[in-house]
Amino acid sequence: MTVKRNTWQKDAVRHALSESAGFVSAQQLHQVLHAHGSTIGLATVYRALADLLLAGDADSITSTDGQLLYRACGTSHHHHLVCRECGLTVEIDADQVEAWASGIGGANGFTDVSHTIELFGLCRGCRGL
Amino acid sequence: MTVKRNTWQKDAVRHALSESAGFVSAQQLHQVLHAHGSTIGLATVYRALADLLLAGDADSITSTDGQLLYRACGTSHHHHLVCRECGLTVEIDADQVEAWASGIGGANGFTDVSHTIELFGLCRGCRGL
DNA sequence: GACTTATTGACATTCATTATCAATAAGACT
DNA sequence: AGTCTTATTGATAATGAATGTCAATAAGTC
Repeated sequence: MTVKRNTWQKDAVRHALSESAGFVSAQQLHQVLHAHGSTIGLATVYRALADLLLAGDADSITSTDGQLLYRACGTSHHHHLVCRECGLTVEIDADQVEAWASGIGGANGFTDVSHTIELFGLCRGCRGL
Repeated sequence: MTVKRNTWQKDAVRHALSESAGFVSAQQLHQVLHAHGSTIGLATVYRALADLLLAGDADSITSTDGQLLYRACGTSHHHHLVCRECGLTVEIDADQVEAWASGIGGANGFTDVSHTIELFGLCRGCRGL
C-alpha cells in the first residue's frame, strides 16, 4: 500500500495556508511561497492543497471568477466582509447564522453541513472617493 | 448611452434555459440549441447567460468540477443547499440571513452589500449508501 | 550506505470561459 | 421603404486555472 511521506513542501503549503487570512487561491499561495524564497513548484502546491482537502485540514469555495479558494480549517470559524474595491476585510462572527445553517441542513435531511458565507460591499473609504 | 437590442438569439437562450430541468452548463445549452437546428454561436450563449444573470432571470452555481451551471430563476433571491456527493440541490430562502447580511454591512460602514451563501452537506441518499 | 518508490517540478495539455474584430442586423429617424 | 448608427453576433484566438506526464529527486526502511 502507498505510504505517505512527509516533505518540507507539504509543510510549507500547510504553514502558508494557516498564515493566510481568509481564502487564498493556489496561485496566490505559490506566489507567497516564492516571495519567501521557496522554490516549490506550482503543481506541488495544487497537490498539497488537494491532500489537505481530503484530510479535512482545509476547505474550499469557488470565487466569483471561477477559481478555487482554500482556507485552513479547524481553527475558529468566522466570516469576512470584504470591500469589492480595495479588498479591505473585516472579520465578523455570526453565531445566529451558524445556528441557522445547521438548522436548515437538518430540516432537509442533510448531515455534515458546512457553509461558506462571504459578504461583499463598498467600504467607507472607497465610497467617499 | 447603450441601448439593448432584442435578438432571436437571446430569446432562444432564455427559452432553452427555461425548458431545462435543473442546472445546465453553457456548453450543454449550446449543444441543445444546435440539436434543435439553431446556428447560435457558443460565445453568444455565454453572453446571453451573463445578461440573464445580471437581469436576475437566472442564477448560477459552480459545479464540483469547476464549471458554471445556470438555471432559470424566479425573481426571489435565494440560496442553495448542495449535496457534496451527488450534487442534489435544495432551494432555501433565507429572509433572516438577508436581513442579517445587510445589517452587518451597515454596522461596519459598508454599502451595496451583496453576499454569497452556500451550504454543503451530505444528503439522505448519499449517507445511506 | 543502499534501495525502493512516493513525491517533486518543469513543462505540456486540457478545457471552460473571455477577448477580438469584421460582418450582420436591430432600432431609430426620415 | 430606405438610410444610418451601432449593438450584437459568431468564428476563432487567447487566457488561465487545473491536471497529466515523466525523468529526477529524496523520504523512509533495512
